[in-house]
Amino acid sequence: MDTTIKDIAKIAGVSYATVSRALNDKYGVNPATREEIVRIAEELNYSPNAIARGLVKKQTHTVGLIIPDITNPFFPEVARGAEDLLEREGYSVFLCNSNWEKKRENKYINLLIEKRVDGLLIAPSASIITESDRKQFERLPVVLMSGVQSGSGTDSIVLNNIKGGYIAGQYLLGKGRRKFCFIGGAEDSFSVKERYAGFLKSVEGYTGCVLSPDMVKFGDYREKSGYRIMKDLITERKIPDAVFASNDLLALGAMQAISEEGLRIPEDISVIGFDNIATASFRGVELTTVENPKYRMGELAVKMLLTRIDNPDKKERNERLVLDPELIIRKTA
Amino acid sequence: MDTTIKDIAKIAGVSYATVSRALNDKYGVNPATREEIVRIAEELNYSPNAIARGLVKKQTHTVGLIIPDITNPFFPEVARGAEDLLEREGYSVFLCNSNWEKKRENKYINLLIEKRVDGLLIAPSASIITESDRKQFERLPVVLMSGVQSGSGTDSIVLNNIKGGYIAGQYLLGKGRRKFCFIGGAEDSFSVKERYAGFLKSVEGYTGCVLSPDMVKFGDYREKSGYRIMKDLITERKIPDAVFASNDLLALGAMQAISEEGLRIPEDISVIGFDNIATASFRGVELTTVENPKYRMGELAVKMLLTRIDNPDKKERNERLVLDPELIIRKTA
DNA sequence: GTCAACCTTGTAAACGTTTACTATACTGGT
DNA sequence: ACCAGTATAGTAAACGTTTACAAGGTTGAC
Repeated sequence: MDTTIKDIAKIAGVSYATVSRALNDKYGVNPATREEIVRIAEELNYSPNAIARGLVKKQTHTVGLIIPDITNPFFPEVARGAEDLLEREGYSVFLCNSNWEKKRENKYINLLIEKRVDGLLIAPSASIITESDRKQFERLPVVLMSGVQSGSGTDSIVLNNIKGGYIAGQYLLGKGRRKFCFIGGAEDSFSVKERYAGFLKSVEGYTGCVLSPDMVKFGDYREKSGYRIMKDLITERKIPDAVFASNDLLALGAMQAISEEGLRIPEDISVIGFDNIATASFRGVELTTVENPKYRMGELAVKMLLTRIDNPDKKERNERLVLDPELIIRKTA
Repeated sequence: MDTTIKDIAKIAGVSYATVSRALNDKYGVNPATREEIVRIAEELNYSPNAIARGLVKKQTHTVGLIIPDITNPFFPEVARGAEDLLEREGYSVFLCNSNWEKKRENKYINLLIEKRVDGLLIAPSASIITESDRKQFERLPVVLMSGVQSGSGTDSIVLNNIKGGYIAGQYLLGKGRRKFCFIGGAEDSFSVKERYAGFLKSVEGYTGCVLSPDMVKFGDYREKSGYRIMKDLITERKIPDAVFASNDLLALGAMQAISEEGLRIPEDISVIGFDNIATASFRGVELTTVENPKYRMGELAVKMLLTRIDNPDKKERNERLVLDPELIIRKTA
């Protein structure tokens, strides 16, 4: 039993069109009338119904934001960058966790479209953008963040992962490391592949350098996975002198395993992570890692999305923004 | 130019009421007609307009979730617990960061009400629930999480912070510590106060035990704050043999300062945190802390909210659920 | 053959706004 | 005194659904 514009109209003795005009600061309303209407609205504790407004205006001032896992500190940082800007621009956001599941991601995409969000920001759970994805993406402005294959046919903003992998490799090489191990997230992830490719490029051809196939492991993106992989490696006596993990959580897990097995970091094994999440900088962990401008990425994605929302006509949606990584040297390598 | 129910009706040669019935699995539609309608809907890539539906049904199957800072790992965990259950129940969530600002929190509350969410989940940025807050809360089901004063007149779910502080104090005492320091978040925060009170209760009256007023410091909830406070304390040569921080981030910051100053943890100074965020368990940090059942809290809050949503009649909204903390012993104390 | 009951469908109102168009009343210039 | 122009207000349609009610057709029991 919310109070509506009509209730106000009745009390003020005007038509509800006038109330609408008054409350929306449209010109063409007598100042005295407007004042009175505003007074009544306040008195009745009136709250405009955004649903009804959305229906006629055909825009909701809302965007959807789908990320794989809010629990991985990388994504909250991205989300923060997105939300801060969105808020300033008068948008609100539906935040959804796909939990790295393509199915759940799709479900959310459909849901958000039903809710008629003005645009979609997605950090995809899988790199491969299917034909049916693309079909959905034609319905509204979409920008993809992180882990997207080029030529995806959708606006996107990504990190230069190749370079990230490359500088990590170079640094390790410079430290005299030769026997490498790579720990990836999902094997089919494009960003993992790129980080690996960059790393490989750096390392291969360097004489005396080894990155044998059984030292290249994949799992998921969680700490546990890094732990498991490293633990197994060590128990099999396959001991590298440097490991490069495709994200910090994985690196953290690997470090756990290394320590448990009585090996020292970085003396016995160097570790480099990726993303530079807050945890990486804390006392005791001080993880050397590759900075990924998370907050900035969220912000830029929003900027990109907003220009699409404001110019819905432009057809070619294949802009691709590439951000630069940077090595953060701490104590694990 | 989305396809609507009317487009489908026209093609199928039926009225749009029939289409609505068919698409919503209402009985009373000829199976053949229904099948045909579903076919056409799919062909046209029809997506029901949740806005329009929300308008007539007067419910959006959406809830708002306001937290102070998505970047503090405590809250994503809560959010996850909430979202997972919400998703299973067919709800989506608006996630908003108040950034610990009452003003921004209020803005979001109003916004979410305008969007006609079915309910509100709030981890308040300040403990004091004002009269005007309460007035807003009367408009829809609300449950408050964490850091809420009892007698707030609103359903809430909190941790037994007193007990949390108490067990931390007991443990420190048992380890022979006597010269304490307490690092809080915001001074006016109720949960901080409670954690302090519990700690004090544990520690005071114990002979030889000191918790002097200049060893009780407040700031905000971020790591930096803990770092700053500890740094200042040490440079002033006020050196405790144990510090209890009201959250893990603060503890982490303090640890950073302690290490930088060349003091050892726990030999020189023990540290206990609060919340048990993921970082606390990592190699190298291994922070002793008080477990706060975050995920569970989110889940329970949703459960509470959902029963309110389903029984909107019940007037007395002052249920209060108290969760139990638990000491997690690691290596910093 | 009649009538009740049911199955299927259509009609129209409602949800709470915005807005194009129209109507009215005033203002001031001539 | 007339008229154009302007300021203010009202009317009604539209947004895309759901749903109460009514209407028509078919079935089968008597």
